[in-house]
Amino acid sequence: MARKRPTMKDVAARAGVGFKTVSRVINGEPGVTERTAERVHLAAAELHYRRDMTAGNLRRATGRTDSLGLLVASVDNEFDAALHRAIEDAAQQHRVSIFTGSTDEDPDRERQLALGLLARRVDGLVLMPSPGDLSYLQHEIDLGTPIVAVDRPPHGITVDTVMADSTQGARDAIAHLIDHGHRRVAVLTHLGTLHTAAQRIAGARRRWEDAGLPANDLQVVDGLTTEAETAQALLDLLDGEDPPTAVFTARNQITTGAVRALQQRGLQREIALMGFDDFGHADLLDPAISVVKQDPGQLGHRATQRLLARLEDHSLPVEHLVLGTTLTLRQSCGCGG
Amino acid sequence: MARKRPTMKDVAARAGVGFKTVSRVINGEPGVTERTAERVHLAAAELHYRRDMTAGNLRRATGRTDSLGLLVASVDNEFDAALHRAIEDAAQQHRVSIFTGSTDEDPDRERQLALGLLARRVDGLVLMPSPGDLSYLQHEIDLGTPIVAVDRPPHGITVDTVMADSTQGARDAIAHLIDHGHRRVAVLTHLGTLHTAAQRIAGARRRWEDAGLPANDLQVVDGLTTEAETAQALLDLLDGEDPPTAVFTARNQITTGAVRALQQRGLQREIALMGFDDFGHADLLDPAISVVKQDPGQLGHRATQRLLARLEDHSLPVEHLVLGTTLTLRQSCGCGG
DNA sequence: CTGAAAGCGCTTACAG
DNA sequence: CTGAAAGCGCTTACAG
Repeated sequence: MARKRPTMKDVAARAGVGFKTVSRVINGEPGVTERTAERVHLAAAELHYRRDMTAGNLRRATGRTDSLGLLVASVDNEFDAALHRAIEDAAQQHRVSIFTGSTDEDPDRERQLALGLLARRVDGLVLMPSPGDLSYLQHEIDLGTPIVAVDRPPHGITVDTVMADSTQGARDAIAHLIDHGHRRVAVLTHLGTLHTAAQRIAGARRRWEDAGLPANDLQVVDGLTTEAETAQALLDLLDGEDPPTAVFTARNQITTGAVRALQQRGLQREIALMGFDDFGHADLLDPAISVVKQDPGQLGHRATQRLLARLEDHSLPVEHLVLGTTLTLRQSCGCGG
Repeated sequence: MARKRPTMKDVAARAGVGFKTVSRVINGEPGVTERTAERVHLAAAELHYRRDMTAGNLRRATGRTDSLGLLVASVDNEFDAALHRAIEDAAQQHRVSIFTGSTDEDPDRERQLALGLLARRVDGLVLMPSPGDLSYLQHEIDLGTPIVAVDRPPHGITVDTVMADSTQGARDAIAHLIDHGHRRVAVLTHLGTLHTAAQRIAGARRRWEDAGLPANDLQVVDGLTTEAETAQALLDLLDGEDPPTAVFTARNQITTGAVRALQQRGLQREIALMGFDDFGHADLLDPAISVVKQDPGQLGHRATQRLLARLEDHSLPVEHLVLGTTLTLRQSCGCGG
């Protein structure tokens, strides 16, 4: 049962040295005899000493805790998890640990999580911002805790952002469908208040108009939050007058919802489908699903690099990085492998 | 550029009170006039004061940091991510933040991550143990940092464990295949050094023997680490003499590897397939894949409960919790919906 | 090369 | 109801 953890003082006593010497040895600082260092290492090992970084940080000049916070929509979302892994890997090389949290796109939950991490003095925050106002975070930034937004821009704060080119990705998807003869296309998206949805709708619309096609023939349904809701929405469209011959889905969950509806009607080979964002077994489905790929690994890597860079130099100019997407043709749009 | 963060002293000065009073107000302790409290709240808001929990913890009697560590094989693995989310939710109700890390089943990386979190004085650790020796963690437990192992038992330490009943799950899978007339079955698993693989192989073998079937007709291939490797292994089996009529795959990635091989040979409707552990779009595949379901949400929830309980009472007896699995029949074993 | 003192931002234990 | 002192486990700045 819980003995007290040994401190540097305990190690010092056992090694017969001053405790500042222990500090030197533990931190690998120069200016200690090999013999002394060995005695200290031995004593530390015998006592199972583990340094307390949280205590060390308190007095430390830089004030760094070597930890950072990551807030995504949900850690068990495939895209978010891929992002998480990339951020972990980028951070680990710098020996910084990472706190994670799921906002569920809820500004209140996001606020509670963010303030909790700030109270634990993370060095910085990688944030997939909810649609809410984040101006309360501006003071934290001014006080020296940098934030970088991923996947979409935040409301109410000016920070570095790293995201995929949703507009261009949607344009590419729609262009492909048009090129393959589709003149009646459904666009299914998540909440229009989310930047990614808005951008993907905008990109689709613009490309449609550029082709001189009648606006009404691009049917946009947004606000879809679940697979079931998506499936139902598509079913309604299919059963309506002038059903679409192709569907563009703006996000994973929506893509699979659409697959469900098409399978249910047995139309998965008749109606073309193109999704935004790749997902685990897209290529195992029959037909395999064509998608606009974004690169969560790159997004996470670049966001972390930016955060770490800003930690070194807080005066860096704010940067907005937009990463390209890749049209990945499989079979669901009637043209791939 | 980074002004210094205000401290309780700064707030006290601005509110014209002693800084202990600020501490009382910030922590919601009783014994402060409403009027005084208001002045303090106002000053804190004006200065954008954020308490420093890491400093507070240093002197605090309990020594708690209200944070815990979670180490899984990889945060972007579907099962691990579901576990992660459940743990986050269970922890959040107690306002504890969570550090995460991916071991990649590598004992060295695991050690580095674990020691890093310990140095940051997490209150406890939820660990999906790598196959390596973890006895170095025994001292941490003795020193008051509880650990609970999930998904599999750890080597070298005695701790609470929470895992799914792999043996019974495998028995159920094999029993089902036998009942449906299969007399030549392949078992495909990951590294045999991993407890889950060993248990699933053992469960399968035992049930096979219980049915009085010749041991040789249950072909076990273990050590499979990637989808590609799995697909190749199954292809070899299919091309060999006496190919199996059914396949039992011990894990997600292996199941999808098997799907790939079957699709490649066009045998997905001829050869029965049963996987251990459900996965995202198992029911969207054609045929939909039958699986033995485990419940990562329950595993995570129970593990966290146990850890938090032990934090309250370090003398709790060590407990090993085994959660049941559910046979979920779809189409891939020729019998489901 | 080594160590004693002061201080980080809080909480604890105590005094008024 | 309020506050001054001591202390948590370290690092910093300084002295020998």
